[in-house]
Amino acid sequence: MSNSKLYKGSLSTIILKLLGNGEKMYGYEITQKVKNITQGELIITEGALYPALHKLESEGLLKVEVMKVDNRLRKYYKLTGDGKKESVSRLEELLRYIETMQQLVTPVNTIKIN
Amino acid sequence: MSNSKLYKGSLSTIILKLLGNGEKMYGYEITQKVKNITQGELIITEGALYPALHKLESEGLLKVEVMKVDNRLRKYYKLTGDGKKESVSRLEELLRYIETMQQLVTPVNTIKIN
DNA sequence: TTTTAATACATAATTATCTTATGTATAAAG
DNA sequence: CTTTATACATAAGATAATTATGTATTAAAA
Repeated sequence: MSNSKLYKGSLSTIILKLLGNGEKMYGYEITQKVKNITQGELIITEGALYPALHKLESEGLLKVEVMKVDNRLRKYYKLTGDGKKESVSRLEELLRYIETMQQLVTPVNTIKIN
Repeated sequence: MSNSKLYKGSLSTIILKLLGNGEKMYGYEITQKVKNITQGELIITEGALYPALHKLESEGLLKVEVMKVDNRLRKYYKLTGDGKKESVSRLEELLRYIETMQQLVTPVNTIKIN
């Protein structure tokens, strides 16, 4: 199913980021958005997504609003106050991690003078 | 202990990369090298490192050479033939993942025209 | 000189977070 | 009418970390 597997720990950051601009989104919508933005590179499975959403909610970072559209259930999630702060800090952490990894895997000084 | 926690799945790639230039390194040396390169940002714990090394060895990607230096044991690891190929492909995968994540978290089109 | 820190390995228990599989249900498309 | 898409959910299993220990030698510090 999924194309490139998720490095464990990055999913919650993705979710928080997508909700970061005050938008409200529902689970299925998140999976589609990630698929579109990444051109199918990253597939969020439901088995990962829903537990992650529930956890973020239980941590008080997301709040949920249930709606019925076309006789089908939708659970819209949006950031709480805490969620907004956490979204920013996890994003920073991820970007710092990416930089760190780039230092490790694409070292600047491949050329040794000696 | 550790500063920024490891995104699960990236450690084996780090190890393979560090051994990528045909160098041989021992476990403790790897922890120190990662610490130095990342300026203390990334700390590889022994509980993560040694099992990871053993796994890579059992998968045939690393081979080990035991030495005694100053009456202390050292296990030098280096890539096998398979390990070299795997090192390259995991690195590519990691870099592709980083690009994908950057698409998600630092979208180019924050400005919507409409 | 005795204790602490550094070097060097290892593993067990626990926790976190995925993947895979399965399940329910409605609506649209073939 | 059967499959695909939409929309939720959870359980079982796998994987890979963290945290906590443990052993042993050497160097540094108290």
